[in-house]
Amino acid sequence: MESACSPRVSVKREPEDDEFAAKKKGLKRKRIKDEPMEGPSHSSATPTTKKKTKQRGQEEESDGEAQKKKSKKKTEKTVKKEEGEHPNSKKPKKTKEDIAEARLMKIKKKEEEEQSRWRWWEEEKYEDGVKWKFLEHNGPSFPPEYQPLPDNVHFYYNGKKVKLSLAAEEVALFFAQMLDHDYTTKKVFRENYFKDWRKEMTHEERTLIQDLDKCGFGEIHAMHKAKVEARKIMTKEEKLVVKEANKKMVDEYGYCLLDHHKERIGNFKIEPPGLFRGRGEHPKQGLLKKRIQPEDVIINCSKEARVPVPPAGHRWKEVRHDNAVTWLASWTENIQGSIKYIMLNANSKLKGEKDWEKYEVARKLKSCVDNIRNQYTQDLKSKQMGTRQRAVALYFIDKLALRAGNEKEEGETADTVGCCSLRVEHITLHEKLEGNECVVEFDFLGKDSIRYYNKVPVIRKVFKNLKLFLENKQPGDDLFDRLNTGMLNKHLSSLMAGLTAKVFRTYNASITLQEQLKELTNKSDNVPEKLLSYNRANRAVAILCNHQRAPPKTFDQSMANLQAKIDARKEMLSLSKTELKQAKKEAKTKGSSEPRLQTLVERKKAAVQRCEEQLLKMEVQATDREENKQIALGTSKLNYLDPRISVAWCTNMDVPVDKIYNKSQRDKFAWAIDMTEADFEF
DNA sequence: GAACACGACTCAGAAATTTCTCG
DNA sequence: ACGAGAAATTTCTGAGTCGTGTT
Repeated sequence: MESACSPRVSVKREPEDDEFAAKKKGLKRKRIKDEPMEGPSHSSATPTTKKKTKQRGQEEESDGEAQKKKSKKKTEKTVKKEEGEHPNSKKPKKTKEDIAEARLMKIKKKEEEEQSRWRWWEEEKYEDGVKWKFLEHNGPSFPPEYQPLPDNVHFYYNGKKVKLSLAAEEVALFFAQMLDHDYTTKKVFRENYFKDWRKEMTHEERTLIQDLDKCGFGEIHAMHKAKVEARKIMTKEEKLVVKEANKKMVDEYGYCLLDHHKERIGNFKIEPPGLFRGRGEHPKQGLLKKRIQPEDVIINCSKEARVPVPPAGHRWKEVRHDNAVTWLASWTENIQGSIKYIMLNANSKLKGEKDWEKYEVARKLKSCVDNIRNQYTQDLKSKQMGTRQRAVALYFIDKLALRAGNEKEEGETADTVGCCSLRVEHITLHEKLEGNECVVEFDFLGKDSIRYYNKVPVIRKVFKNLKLFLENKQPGDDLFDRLNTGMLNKHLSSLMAGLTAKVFRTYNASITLQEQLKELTNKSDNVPEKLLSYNRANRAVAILCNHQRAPPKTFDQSMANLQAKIDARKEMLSLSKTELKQAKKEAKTKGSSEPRLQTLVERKKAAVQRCEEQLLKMEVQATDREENKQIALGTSKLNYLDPRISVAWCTNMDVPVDKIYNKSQRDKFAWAIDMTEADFEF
């Protein structure tokens, strides 16, 4: 199994990392320079040739990509490219050649990437529970140490300058930085903050500073704003320097070696200290999130791997070798006491395989969902109260795609609920409402304190049961007092292996997309129209899953801008139309003998057509945007919709995949893009 | 044997950053 | 060509789900 690939090989070679580390204030760990000898690394195990299966004439995968490549290449040719690199023209100005060259490089890079991609989906899966056989990485990167305030920036208490100790000053800065944020006006936030801040103060400071309202953060706040401003107006060169530094960081810490393959790490940075920003009315908002030290961090890697070197003068809390888990490092966070992990990027094998599996389970549900529905409909009449509650809960989960709703410790988190944790106060029953019978009105805060508000007509049996459940209860009582997620999931797993409450969300989301796409798209539509249909199908899912967003601050403005553009384009269209008429007339009167006039007519015709296309595109865009005002499509696209549905749709509709998936989405769904046949059905 | 704590993982929207577009 | 503003993308880290082990 093991190949020649040496386990001692560093994940990434970086010839100058020491220099960089030194520059970064000696905070970054000193890395033992290991001699990297890997060449194109890992690709050994991957077939370099493209595809095996794929006899479809239509290349679904990089349909778009290939197309783009082609067209780009064409333009290069017309621009007349030159291959030879002129070492460097001193001119900052970009010549056409430079641009062409840059494009060429981009294409080359893309191809290389494609070549080196690990096609894990073509490999055999490991035995149960084994996540990897070899894992090596450089550990997490730590945030820079606190930089004391410059001498000309002061903190004031009661109008008087006070020089704070380093620890207290750092925490003061956390607050000052957030002064423009709504958080700092909230009572809970301020109280929590002040309590935790005082813990960081010296005895003297604590004696003096008794009231947050008397604290003067003005100068610190101003300094912070100035810093942000300064970053914005950096010159190109300065920005480049920063970019380079970031790249080095990613090169060193951003990758790991997992079973001979270099994989991108999702979050390789330890979370910096700061003030806890809970969502909604979180009782712990404003508490101090402490700085994490290497001594807090557990490293996970394989026994044979080179253990990451902790920052100078430090050691790890523990180094373990557990290949039953996917994380590379972990620490316990001080606000909730929960564990945080360093894990791989979404485009990694470990994440991708799991994702694929998730959709396979959901597809399995498709084949037995009818039975399950019959079952819970029967259960609505059960003599057992618990069974009835379970049936009603399942009805909601299935019909409304509600989350399971685990119980939460009171006072530890914001008060939010899911299906099983719904309380009496969250629903209102209406015998009749707006022309419907048996309507349940839901109003509660769900995950992330996003409001769920919906008026839903339900079947009579459900309605009657709900009335029963509500009897003799207070608003704060549980609606399903005989049910919790554990019981629900236990029941579900007895109906189908791998079935839990969340599978319904995945299933209903994906099946909805598939149905909507079928319903909304016409083969004869043009691409912008097809994309509008796709977005609408996507939107139907987002609405089902209640994926909301705050309307963008600039929404009205940008809508107005777009409308203005549309109007302008309309005018232009009518203008070019008259020009076309004019030209036609001229051509006619002067006779077709004049070839110049003929071409003019052709040109005008083309202009009109182009104009019309652009106008349509904009109008479609306007519709799309308006409909999308408060809907977030991203979450469902990324987490609920089987990508194979979308890929197959693209193939069948002749829409390039990159019209619906951007680069990182294509990476994440590479498995689906590669394997999906046009006739795929969810 | 159920209640509970905990661990590991997915999913979530906001905020930050980068890229694109248009005057 | 250039820069501002908008749009798209990426990053960040909090908030869920769900299985397992412990009491």
